[in-house]
Amino acid sequence: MVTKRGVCPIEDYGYEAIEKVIDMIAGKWKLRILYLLTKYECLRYGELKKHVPGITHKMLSMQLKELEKDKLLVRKEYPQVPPKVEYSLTVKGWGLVPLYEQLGIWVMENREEFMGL
Amino acid sequence: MVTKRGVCPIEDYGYEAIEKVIDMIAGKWKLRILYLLTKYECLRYGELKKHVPGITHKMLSMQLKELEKDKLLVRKEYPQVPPKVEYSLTVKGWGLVPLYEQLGIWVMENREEFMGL
DNA sequence: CAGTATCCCAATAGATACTG
DNA sequence: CAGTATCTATTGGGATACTG
Repeated sequence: MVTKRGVCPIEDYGYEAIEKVIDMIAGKWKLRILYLLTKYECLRYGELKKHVPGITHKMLSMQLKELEKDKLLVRKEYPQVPPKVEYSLTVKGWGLVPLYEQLGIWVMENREEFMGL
Repeated sequence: MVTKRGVCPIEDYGYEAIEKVIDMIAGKWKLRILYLLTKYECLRYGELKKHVPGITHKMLSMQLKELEKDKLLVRKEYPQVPPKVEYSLTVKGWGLVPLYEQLGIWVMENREEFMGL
């Protein structure tokens, strides 16, 4: 039953663009990584691993590489031994915050669905 | 380089809730299906299949079942031969429109990234 | 410390055939 | 028309070992 109308802008940008955005932010790990970086602003590889319980070495490595490729975060390597690498968000990455906020709003609107988790 | 601050609400709802939302809307097909229903409001199974080029019978069937289970759309079956089934969005499904709008805004903010598609 | 490489198993999705 | 069942090819992700 349709009870509410709305304007959906997907067509203006094409499916491919939207799907690419979904790919960038979807997934169990990317969301967590991006969120941690909005919170702590700058984290080392090992710190990220500690803060994302359950993620494997391989997955963290792959996800970070993808996020870097998508220009959502930057990787800063310090040329020293032992190596030190820091990750932080780009402006583009920070731009996702309103999207996450909207996500939160929708969760609140349907909170009874999510209480049982 | 961090140049912009923002407040990220993920922690207020817990990762699980947000991940469940992502699961609900992510994926190559769900977004298309939901979008078509915001546009046409009510579509039969075969009409959906026509409007989502490339989707297989099996996938459309599975995705619709999941979307129905997540209460994003409703399935209305007419008891006749040959069978007729119509799909339309629920209020909860329509509630996703602002989320898609925010997605579109972010695409526009980074449009140079998405032009080459 | 911060990765990469390899192997292997489980889950996913496509094609096809069948049904009320 | 609108599905379900089955079989199979491909992929994704975990565990482990190795490297600068």
